[in-house]
Amino acid sequence: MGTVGIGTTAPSVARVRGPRIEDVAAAANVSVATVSRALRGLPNVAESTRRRVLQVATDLDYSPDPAAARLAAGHTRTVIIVVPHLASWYFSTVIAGAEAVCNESGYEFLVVGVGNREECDRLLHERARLERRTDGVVLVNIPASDQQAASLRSRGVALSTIGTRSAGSPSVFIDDVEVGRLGASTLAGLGHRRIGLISGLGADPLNFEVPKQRTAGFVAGLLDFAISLDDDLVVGGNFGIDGGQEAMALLLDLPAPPTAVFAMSDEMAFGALMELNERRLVAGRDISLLGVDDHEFARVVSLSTIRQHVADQGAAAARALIASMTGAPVTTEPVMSSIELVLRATTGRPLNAPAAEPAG
Amino acid sequence: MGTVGIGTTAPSVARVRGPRIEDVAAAANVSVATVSRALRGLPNVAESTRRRVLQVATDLDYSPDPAAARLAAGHTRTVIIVVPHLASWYFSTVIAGAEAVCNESGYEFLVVGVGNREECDRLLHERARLERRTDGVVLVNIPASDQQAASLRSRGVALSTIGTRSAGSPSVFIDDVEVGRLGASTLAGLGHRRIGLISGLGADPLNFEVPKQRTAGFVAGLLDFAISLDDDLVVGGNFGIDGGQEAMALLLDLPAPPTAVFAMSDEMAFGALMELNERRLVAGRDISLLGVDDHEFARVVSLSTIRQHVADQGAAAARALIASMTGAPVTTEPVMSSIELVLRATTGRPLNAPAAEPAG
DNA sequence: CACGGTGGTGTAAACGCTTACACTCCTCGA
DNA sequence: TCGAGGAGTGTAAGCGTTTACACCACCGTG
Repeated sequence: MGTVGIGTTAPSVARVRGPRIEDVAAAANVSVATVSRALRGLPNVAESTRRRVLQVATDLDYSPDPAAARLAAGHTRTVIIVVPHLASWYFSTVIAGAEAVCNESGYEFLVVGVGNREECDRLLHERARLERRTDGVVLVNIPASDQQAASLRSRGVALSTIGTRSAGSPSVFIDDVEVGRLGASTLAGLGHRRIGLISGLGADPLNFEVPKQRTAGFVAGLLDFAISLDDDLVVGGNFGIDGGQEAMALLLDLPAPPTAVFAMSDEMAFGALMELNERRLVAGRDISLLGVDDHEFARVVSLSTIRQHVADQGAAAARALIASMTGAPVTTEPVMSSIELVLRATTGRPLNAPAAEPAG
Repeated sequence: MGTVGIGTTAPSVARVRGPRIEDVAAAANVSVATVSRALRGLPNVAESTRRRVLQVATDLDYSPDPAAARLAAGHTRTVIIVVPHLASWYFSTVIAGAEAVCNESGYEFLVVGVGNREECDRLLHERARLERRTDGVVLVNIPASDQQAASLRSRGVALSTIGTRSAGSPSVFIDDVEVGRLGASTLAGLGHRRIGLISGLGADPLNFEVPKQRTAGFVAGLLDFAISLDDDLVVGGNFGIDGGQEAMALLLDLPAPPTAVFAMSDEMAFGALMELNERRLVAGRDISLLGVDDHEFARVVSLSTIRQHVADQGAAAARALIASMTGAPVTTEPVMSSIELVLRATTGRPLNAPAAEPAG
């Protein structure tokens, strides 16, 4: 009876083979072509025939072999999402947003994580990695040169990006310079004059654009209040908790520490918060702290932050990708996702100082 | 010339078609069969031939079409991971662990999220969803009946589970009754006698086993200290932050509130912490709080917890799955992943009470 | 010297779809 | 009345691999 020894899991049972399209065709008294057309909702099938075929197909529990369909049709109905880091809140939330729309649209959803720039370039370059495996990829914070993008498209894979743009493909963004500006003006508006910046630049991130633009906006925002940025007050580090903690330590050790700090991600802000706690400083009273993201955990520690809608971004990018793959008209202008200031407990006026109005 | 109007993204550029196996064969002066064998490391290829074929293949930048290979070979070199919830820390960490080993082993890695029991049953039942799409699936906290599992296997898809077991497939676990027991004994060992339990039972989780077993262990652990559980002290709720907060509110509103609380996940513990903060209670002094997971943010709020190694579990399950698919001997005994107590700041002795020894 | 085995290779038949093209009716306008 | 055109359907040629089987040369052995 095909039993196997304990400890081995060979495919002992004879694999039952499901019905094939010709079985459906025979049972419905039509040709395979008609079955194929009927099942995929193509035109030129009489309504009565379509109903009959559908009925027979469900009776037989038929479903087409995706591999055969791909080989014959030349496309995969698969999308691949590429992220630098699978387990972080930001990326897993983007993934969740994209996954929902892909599965709903009948696309298989494949995820690949690329740790560093080298892996990333390999993925984008080697034809074995993407070509013929997917109809489209959404790149999350993965920088792709225009040339790489064009090459990909010419090899038949559509593109859609988040947090990064490449000519000719749809992309979704937040306005990162506005994020920086809002961070600066919020803190300055509370009366702070020495404002630190935890920038997330430096630990070899794949995508430099985000921190650069936020920094630019931050500087501009400060200028609106006639504050010029002290270089000592901007500290790099990785985008995670540790990066934030180290950066905050550096800031607090300054001869003249800031009275407020803007961290470019909530995770960095959490790290900063840890450092504050260790030094018995309380955020919102002794020093103000503002993050970016509205991480699900921000409310737990009452972190003030600039909210972005991460899952929405994933969904939007996926939708744009699918649209472009189906040949629908699609804008390659970046679509902007909104941001909102969320004030909680970690921000407040500086000790012994009134609020101020922007200068000029 | 096939140009299209602005705003549409039809595949305007003539798609360049890569080389096919027969091109390699021609260039290497061998048959396609030999190329196929050489490239896949099969025996019965002269070493000199193999080298030549490999050289030609790389020169031509050839890579086999996965769809064609699947159709011909009958397997997909794809694994699907199924999780109830994509964006939570636990699941995204499991996914990260599994993804790493799958990609490394050359398997494509597909993720699907199933929100509720119905979707879940559909996924496991409809042949269109898994059959012929994957060689194996890892089920994370997805309950599958033995019958469903057997049916899946008979239809050619291998299984591997995390947090759940189904006869005949490899599975990885933590010892959930030990988790409960450790939680109880830790808190009781600190001298607590009224210990609340935030159980995560109730909000229609897919998998009831985990909370049930942890509860059983908890009760047993209490008994070791001659404490019998007051039913008022166990509160259900969903496994997230809100569930924890609501549960903690209920506990604190009790006529005789607990002096310590064991939450079955760190996320619930975070919610509990929020409730404590709102009531100006400090964890570790006014009341003790212990979680489970060692979520990456546990250290941010100094949460004491029972650590489990989530990414390792994902990796182990993926490895077991791949092993079983390649016919390697594989144990279907559950493999236990270790747990460790991590004491931080949220646990301490009850106010005005000494520590105690277990009774009998 | 005949002969079975074995290592290396080639031929061609699947694999299960999609789709170009051909064909048959039917309808409708001239 | 005829022809054009369209709707509905079927035939068969791919799609690019894998692999069963046949084949050949060559070796060592009886």
